Amino acid sequence: MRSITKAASRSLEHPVEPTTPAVRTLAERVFHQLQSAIVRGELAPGSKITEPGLSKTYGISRGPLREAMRRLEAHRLIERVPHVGARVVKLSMKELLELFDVREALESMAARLAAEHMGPKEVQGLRDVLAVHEGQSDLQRGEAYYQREGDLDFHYLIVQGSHNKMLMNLLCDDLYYLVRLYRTQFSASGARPQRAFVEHHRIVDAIEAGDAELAELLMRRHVSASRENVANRYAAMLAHDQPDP
Amino acid sequence: MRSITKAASRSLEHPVEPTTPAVRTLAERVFHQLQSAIVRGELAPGSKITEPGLSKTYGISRGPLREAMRRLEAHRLIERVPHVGARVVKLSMKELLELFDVREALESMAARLAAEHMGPKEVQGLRDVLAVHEGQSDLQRGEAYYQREGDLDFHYLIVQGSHNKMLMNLLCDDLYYLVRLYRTQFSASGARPQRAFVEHHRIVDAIEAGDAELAELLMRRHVSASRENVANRYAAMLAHDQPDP
DNA sequence: GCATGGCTAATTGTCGACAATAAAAAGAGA
DNA sequence: TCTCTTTTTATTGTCGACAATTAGCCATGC
Repeated sequence: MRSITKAASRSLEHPVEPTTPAVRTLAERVFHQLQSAIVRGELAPGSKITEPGLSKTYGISRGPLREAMRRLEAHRLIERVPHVGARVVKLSMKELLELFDVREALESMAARLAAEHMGPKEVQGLRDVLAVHEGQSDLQRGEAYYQREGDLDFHYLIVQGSHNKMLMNLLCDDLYYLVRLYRTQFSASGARPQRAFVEHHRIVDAIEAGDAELAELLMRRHVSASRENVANRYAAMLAHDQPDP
Repeated sequence: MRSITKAASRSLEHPVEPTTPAVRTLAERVFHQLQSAIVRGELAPGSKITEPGLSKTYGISRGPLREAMRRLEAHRLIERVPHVGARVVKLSMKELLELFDVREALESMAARLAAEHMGPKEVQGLRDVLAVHEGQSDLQRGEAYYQREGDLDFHYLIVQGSHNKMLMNLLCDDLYYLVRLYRTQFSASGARPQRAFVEHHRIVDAIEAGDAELAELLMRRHVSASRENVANRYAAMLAHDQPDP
């Protein structure tokens, strides 16, 4: 998709809701709007969305709206059942952990390919992202939100660096927004960002050195650690709220 | 095409054009029909498909048809550009090899999870598939077509055995039909089926023994070998047809 | 009081027609 | 004859209305 190009200047443009990403049709526009609304949590997870309702909200006919909803369904952001309706997806912890497993398999492979295929300019782009968020985390250490955003950017860039179109489609189009959605549903943070940050640096080092095997291993560990962090926090939350529901 | 069934009484549901897979709507029906037509090669790869044309062919309105086409697009079986039209996807060798890379990452993970989670009944199902196709390959050794179908069934079952819903969606819904499509576009066969067959047995052995690590390794090698086989055949074909195009 | 039946209302599925866009064809000028 | 412009035509995008199906509700019977 729209890649780096301008290396340092400012934080690279976010892939989410680009101002003009070739919105040539109504269906595309409302698709992006709905996608953003879901990821941001404006449409509550599990809430039912009705076609006449959205049609009136966005001021468009049901035709393009249905098309947008189909795309949302393909991206697993909503779930539809025929003749009944659609609801915003609500991730269970089990599904979230499954998602982490898939990411571990795919992103570790992406890191390996990135180490083999990334050019110097692309590596510099990675360094820039790390630098930008290093400054931020220096200022606001507890505020992990932007850090996590940077985390997404980081992973996003590495997938792009794999130069594997199939992989890019899967991770950046299909799963990317699910990952983002989880960030809103289970607001994850804690002390992990700092640790994740050094892991990011190690991964970039491996990629820059062209050490594919090491990059793969480090990325696998990185995603796995993130998964364990989430699982532990969830277990702790469960133990605190209700001993056994 | 629909194999097994007799071997295992309960029989696993087949993903390919099931007779009545809850076809509750016109759009779903025509979606399955189109999907089958594309995978079978009845709609030539790269050929343009037009809405009025298909609408008349299948005797439905453009509304449900567009919905079916959206789903086909999500499964990467057709490619659409706004205001221009849609064409049946045409896999390049580069993309095909990328697909193999993704499969290697995902299916090796599936094998690992399958070794950890599969029950005895499921393992027996795997054995049944192998037994059925062993008898077939005994009769018609060169005829690799059904063998390859069995190969798909085999991989399908292992993914199901992972008990990871996310993975099942990705491999069995999104990528499965692409793999099938490749079978028609590059009619692959050769001496590999026999070798693949013993590899399948080894993988089942590892799964049955609960040796997750070994199962993962063997599956990774298996997919990788398949990939190399395809790449070599393609290189040979290129060298034979045109020295340097 | 509770279950079962039919009825009503709302939502989804489907259709045909109109408008907007892009490719193809025809025509004018050099 | 070639090229650029203009027109034409076919295809896609969008809309509103109608049909089909489902869920909820109320009445009826036990």
